[in-house]
Amino acid sequence: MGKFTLTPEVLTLIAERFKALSEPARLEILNCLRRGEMAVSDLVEETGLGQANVSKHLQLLHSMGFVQRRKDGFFVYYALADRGIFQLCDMMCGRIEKETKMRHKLLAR
Amino acid sequence: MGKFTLTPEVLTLIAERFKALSEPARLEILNCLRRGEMAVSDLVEETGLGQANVSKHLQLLHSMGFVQRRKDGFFVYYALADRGIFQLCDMMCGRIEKETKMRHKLLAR
DNA sequence: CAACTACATTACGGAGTAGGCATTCTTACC
DNA sequence: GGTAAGAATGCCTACTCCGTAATGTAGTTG
Repeated sequence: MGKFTLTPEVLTLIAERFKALSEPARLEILNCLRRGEMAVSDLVEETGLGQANVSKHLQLLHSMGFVQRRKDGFFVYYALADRGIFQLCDMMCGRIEKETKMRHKLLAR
Repeated sequence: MGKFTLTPEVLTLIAERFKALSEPARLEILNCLRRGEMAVSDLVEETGLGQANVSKHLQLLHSMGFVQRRKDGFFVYYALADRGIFQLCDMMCGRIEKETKMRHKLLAR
């Protein structure tokens, strides 16, 4: 498992990061950011969430290293820190796809 | 992003699975299962968690397709459904490693 | 069948958190 | 300085979930 031994502390670090991705609202925000960096107000409009809510989600995502901040005048622009998040999501999608296929097979009998 | 469009429903499915991995106790259980299939009582002993607790965690992991069940007499044996989970954890570890390195760089100045 | 074992399920108290609202802070422009 | 806009913070309510204890359920043994 890579260069880390899985001490309780490391498990907690990993769990924290998975938890950050365990909220549809945050995944939606990340998905919006695929198109490029966006200001908080833009994300509020896109997602339909409240401003305070979006801001708080962004703080969390930032603290976990998933997004970057850039201030410019009135606005604060957020952007994806890297594309690794979507590799994670893609793997999850692959798992879901497998599951649904298995289910169809079972139902098709 | 693969063959899925990220509808709210799909985002929820993904979030559910990340949430299943967002608990140190469950990650510890999965880590134990790397050595091979184990009975519930073995996992209780290994992890130090309560029996009911372990059982519930296993139900959740099973419903998300992360572990398999096999009954044999007294015992119920659980095993990893596949190794994909650890690819996910490895990616998270990679991210953590990057973060800590960045932090060291900043502190080293 | 009765007692026992391993596991599952339920109910419940406590901790954590999402979401909404109000407020405060920061920055830009007059 | 005063004002306005964007973003962050604090407070509150409702909800979710972890862990534990009690209870239920297959399957086994005597």
